[in-house]
Amino acid sequence: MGERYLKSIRLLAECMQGFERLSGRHVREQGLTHAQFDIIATLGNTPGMSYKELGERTLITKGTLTGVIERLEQKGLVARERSPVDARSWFIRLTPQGEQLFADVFPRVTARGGEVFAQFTESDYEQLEQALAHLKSVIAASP
Amino acid sequence: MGERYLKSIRLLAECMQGFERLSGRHVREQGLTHAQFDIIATLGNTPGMSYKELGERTLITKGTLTGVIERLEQKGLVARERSPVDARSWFIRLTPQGEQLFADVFPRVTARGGEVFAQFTESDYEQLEQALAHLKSVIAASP
DNA sequence: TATTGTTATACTCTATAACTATA
DNA sequence: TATAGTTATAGAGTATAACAATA
Repeated sequence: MGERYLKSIRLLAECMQGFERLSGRHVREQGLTHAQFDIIATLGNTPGMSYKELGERTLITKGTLTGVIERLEQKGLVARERSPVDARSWFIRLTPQGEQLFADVFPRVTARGGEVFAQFTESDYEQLEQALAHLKSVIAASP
Repeated sequence: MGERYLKSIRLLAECMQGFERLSGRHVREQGLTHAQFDIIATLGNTPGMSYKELGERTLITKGTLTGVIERLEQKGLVARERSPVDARSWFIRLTPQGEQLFADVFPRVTARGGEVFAQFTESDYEQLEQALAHLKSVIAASP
């Protein structure tokens, strides 16, 4: 009876899965894993951030994050600098190659997305965005 | 410029991530991995299905699926029978313990969900469902 | 004392490709 | 010839807990 919302969650999961199905191939073609692309996409269009913030945004735990960042660093896609204000902390950002990859892969994934959304009208967007923003706000408000 | 839809995708991803953050703990408390819970949830409330169908629904590739199902079988949560119509194929279904776990974990996750959605009105649901169903349909229609 | 990130452990997932058995 | 699932391989992600350095 208290499961009115299950239909929404199921739809949400199916949409995400559908989108991942479409984008996954391009990600793998660039030699990136899902976790690695998650980091690249999270760092893209930002000045960079700490492990802590990256972990919170991607849901990758700190122990795992060390390894993922290490592999991205070896590939020359991210760089680390010590935080100027907290000597325990690092600041991770995309390198120029990382930016380039982001600028290359993301549009490829999203060009695909563009096709998918070709028939979306402005009104469709507004309805979807409003509904999702509302959902996000109640989820975020949950402890 | 052709990136009007990026906001929707970002919202979609943030909603999924928020929900996973809320449900993840309960899943792990039951000793299940993400992939394993994915299978249990996919088999729940169905008569069962083949590896092929499970793989299509969960995006887990066939080689991986063999191992995931094997571990669930060892835990006594799923059972396999040969398909009566195709001797190459299996029919995987939840065992009574699997059903029990599904009936136990899912509400625990979703009770959490219930709290989150407590303030959702019927109209909120309808708008979200309609928007997501539309999105799903255009994604599914994409090759 | 609490927090940021590292290391160690043990296991699971992952993609990929070659393979077996059946269709 | 094509398809359902298995096996083999090599690597990556995962949670967890104990640890270091710094706050």
